Amino acid sequence: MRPISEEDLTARARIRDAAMALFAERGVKAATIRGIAEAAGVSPGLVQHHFGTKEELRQACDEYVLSYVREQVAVGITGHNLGDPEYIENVHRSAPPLMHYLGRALVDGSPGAAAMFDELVNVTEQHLSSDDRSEADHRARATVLTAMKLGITVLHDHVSRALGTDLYGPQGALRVGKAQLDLIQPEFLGRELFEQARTGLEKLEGNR
Amino acid sequence: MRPISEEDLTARARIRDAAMALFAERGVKAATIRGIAEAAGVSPGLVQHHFGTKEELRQACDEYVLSYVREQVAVGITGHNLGDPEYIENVHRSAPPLMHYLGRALVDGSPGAAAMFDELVNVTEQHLSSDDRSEADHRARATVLTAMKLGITVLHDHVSRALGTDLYGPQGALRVGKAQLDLIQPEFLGRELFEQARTGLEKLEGNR
DNA sequence: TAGCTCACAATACAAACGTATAGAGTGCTG
DNA sequence: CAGCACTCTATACGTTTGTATTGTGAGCTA
Repeated sequence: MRPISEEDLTARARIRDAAMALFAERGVKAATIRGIAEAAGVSPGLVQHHFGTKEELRQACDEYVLSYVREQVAVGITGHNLGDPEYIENVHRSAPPLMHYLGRALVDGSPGAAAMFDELVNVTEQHLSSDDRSEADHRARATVLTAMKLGITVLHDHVSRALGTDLYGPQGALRVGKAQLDLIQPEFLGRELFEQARTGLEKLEGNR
Repeated sequence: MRPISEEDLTARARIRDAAMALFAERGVKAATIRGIAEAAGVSPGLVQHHFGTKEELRQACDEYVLSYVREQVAVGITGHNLGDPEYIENVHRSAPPLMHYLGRALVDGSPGAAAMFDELVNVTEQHLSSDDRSEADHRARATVLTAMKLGITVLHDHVSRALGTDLYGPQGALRVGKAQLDLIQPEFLGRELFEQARTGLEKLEGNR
């Protein structure tokens, strides 16, 4: 399946994609309707025709990203496809711009991104609690684990620069993924996820 | 030593503090000169009298934070004072607004914050390399470690909300600090730092 | 005391921005 | 073919923003 080229999309989709890219790059306040319109190849008026106000455009971006992430989590984790090369390939092609936006939304006060953060903390906490029934502070551990994981996304520009490779490129994702597995105590990642992630990374490595 | 109250500071210092708070809260672009002036209790004209342009004001904030962090790192880590209660108390009183600004600067494209990120990655990498002379990817590990650590600062609003406690309050800092020590493989923190951090946290816990 | 410097305020202005409004072009439907 | 609905552009308007300019008063100095 070929990647969908930007020109083949409807104007509405191009505007949404351009908005996500510019919101992510400069922040919601610094990105302008005129800039988004130009990037999408349309007039500023069309942006408001399709999305109303800037705030509504931002909400549309939020919903698009959140539904994407929830879908990929469902397919990948719940559906046990983390090791599937097609799944990995698909995610690596479509995810970067969405992750870029998500990282910005988290620091830009997006209610949707905050809800997703809380959601991730909750599932992680349940996960930790079911594995370890001691009276440890699972809430704090889940929170820190979530923040550390998303922190890499939020700081992806700095990570890419320090690595000398794009975090979302094949080599960057591999190195960062392996480093995460090395650094974090395996018991907190969950046996199953740990194994799937490791074999997935190894397959990815074998293909290069 | 009493905390210095905001009213006793010079107008220039009040402007800088207000700018750091508003830049941190809303981002550089969304924070306005007029808003900063009002928060500092001065006229907008005085802001430009002391700092010139908005960009120069931002640079002044950058330099202030970076020199503070470098100083505290020198006193705390290089000077082996991480376990000193007075040091801890002092940091916990003065650091929060500065950390808040640093977190924002990292995602707002501040050159100074980027330089500090690289600096931290470099010292961490040297640290890892001297402890473990294998051919492991120390650069990636150092980068990820740095990003995860700073990620908690960048996402501190979400962390505080998920925890139900302010990250920079006594309980929040304690819980997050302990969770970090639990989650990360001790060998990557360095024996010495690990011990100092643990005893420091225990002392802090004893005082509550 | 005349004059200079500096901290500070008030006003003015041009640019950029979000958005409201009006209209052009196209395709579908009765 | 008349008319409606929809996509898209162009223009205009009011607000906000950064910053330039000007003015004012206090303190220091010769």
